Amino acid sequence: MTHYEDPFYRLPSIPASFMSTYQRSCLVCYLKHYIDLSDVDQGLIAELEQEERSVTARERVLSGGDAVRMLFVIKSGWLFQDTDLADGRRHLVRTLLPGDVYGLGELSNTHASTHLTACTDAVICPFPKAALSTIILRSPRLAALLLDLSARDQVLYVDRLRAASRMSAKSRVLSLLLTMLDRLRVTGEGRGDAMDLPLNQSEIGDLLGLTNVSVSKAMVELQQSGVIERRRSRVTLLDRLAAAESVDHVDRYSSLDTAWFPDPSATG
Amino acid sequence: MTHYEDPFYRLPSIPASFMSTYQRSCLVCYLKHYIDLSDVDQGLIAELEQEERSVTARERVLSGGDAVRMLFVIKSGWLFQDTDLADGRRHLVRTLLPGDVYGLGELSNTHASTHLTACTDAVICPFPKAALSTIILRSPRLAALLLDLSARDQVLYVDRLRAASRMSAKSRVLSLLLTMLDRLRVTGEGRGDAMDLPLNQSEIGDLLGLTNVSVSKAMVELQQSGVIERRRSRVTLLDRLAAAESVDHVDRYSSLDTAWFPDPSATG
DNA sequence: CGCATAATTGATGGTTATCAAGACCAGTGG
DNA sequence: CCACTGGTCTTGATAACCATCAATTATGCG
Repeated sequence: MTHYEDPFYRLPSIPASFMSTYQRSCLVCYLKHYIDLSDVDQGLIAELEQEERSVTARERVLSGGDAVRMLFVIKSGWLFQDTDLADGRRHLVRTLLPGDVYGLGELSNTHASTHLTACTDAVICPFPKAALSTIILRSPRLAALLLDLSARDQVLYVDRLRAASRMSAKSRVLSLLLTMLDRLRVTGEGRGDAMDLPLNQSEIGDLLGLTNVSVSKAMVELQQSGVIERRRSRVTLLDRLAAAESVDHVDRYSSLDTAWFPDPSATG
Repeated sequence: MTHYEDPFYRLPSIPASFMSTYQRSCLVCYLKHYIDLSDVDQGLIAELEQEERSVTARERVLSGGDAVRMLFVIKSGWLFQDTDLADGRRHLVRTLLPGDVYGLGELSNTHASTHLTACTDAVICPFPKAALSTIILRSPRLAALLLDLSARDQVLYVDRLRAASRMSAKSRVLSLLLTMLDRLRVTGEGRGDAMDLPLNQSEIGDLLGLTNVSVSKAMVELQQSGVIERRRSRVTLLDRLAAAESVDHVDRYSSLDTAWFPDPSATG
């Protein structure tokens, strides 16, 4: 059994090196969970966050069809990628939390396939697509890490695809909550098994392929059956491991396979 | 309007350079559609296909949970990645056609998250995960291309996620057919708008989140409304562009954004 | 307090799942 | 040639689940 399959696996606590020279770089903090970063690496990443842009809740940062010139490191706040469907409905493609990078999934597109919308007030750091070339040239290990992150995003989509295809409304909502807790734990924001969910039920529905009504009913049921507690936008999972078991949930954020990476001594 | 949005966009015909030194490398043929490959690049890729392994239809090549030591270039035949659900049903994660690479989406996993099953007789070329490190070190442009391919796989999952979340059974089946035709056109196997589909309706159902019964009904309807023709396993789209329009289908295979790639002169 | 947004609740209908039976087809062997 | 076989596909009946619609209640903010 690998730790991927181990319901009792727990993420190691945040190392002391967390507070480094580049502590202000969200992405450095995030990536340090997965590999040791050389000074060169940290410098390369920190450069991506040279510029900052503040956006306000509900602001549309990018529209589908726009040329994708810049990618964004999310420094604070939540955003999501969404598209409009022909019949007027909306599909929420993914959410973006601090430490996430918008655009790794749009690399192959010259034009954005989705909108990018701020969910809460947020700070994002734009950097040009071509900055990834610099990273590839200068740091093979970071290049490998980028591939790994892209692969993980694929796995996450696969998980959601299975959920949307084959799971009940209640299970889908529960899966979402579990995944969100996993994500928050990476950056240390997740304290215990509770979280603030800045998405309303219509947005959750658009994320899961449900209506706001079904989301409401699913959450009421989850609450009444003692799986979750709610107060305002705060949701608490009362028994996270049991919940994870019940929907075959796997934590995709606890670690990445980095064994295949180039040797740290190798330079690009 | 970009060509992504242009329903009349057609893939440029296969360039003469198709017949190169490495013509026996499936992947070289495939990738040449997207960027010019230097001799070094072609050598690196061809090395991935040094070894060959033949598998027979229905053979399970890899089981979920197995350590992922090797990735595979698909040289001929069809395969798919599938998982078993808790209730005994099956989910088909993706299909793999010649030129595809199994494992780019499993890079971040030490152990396979899905089974790998041969759909028809097939020839696959195993290569170690670490070979990607070599590519990253030696060819920045290929590294960028790998990132691009991974990004495109993400986009494809997003398309399917939207379909599974919000589209009718009939539209989902039609979307699948359109995507398959797009894929076959890259390697030149797709002649016109007809194809042989080596998947039975249960497999199509597991791919789309439907039952075999719903797939059957959807296909009968598509046939009766004059959208498709069927004979045995052969399916023909009678008006591909109109069909694509009707389900908001976008060809993700016609091109990739490679403008952000490192300069060809740059060496890793 | 009053307004706007969000969440809940109940009634109804549509789409697909489920179940079951039969048709079709290719291959096999008597 | 024909019966038999196993797989696949089709068809119809029923049921489950979620969407949709509409009305009400709750929440948050000025």
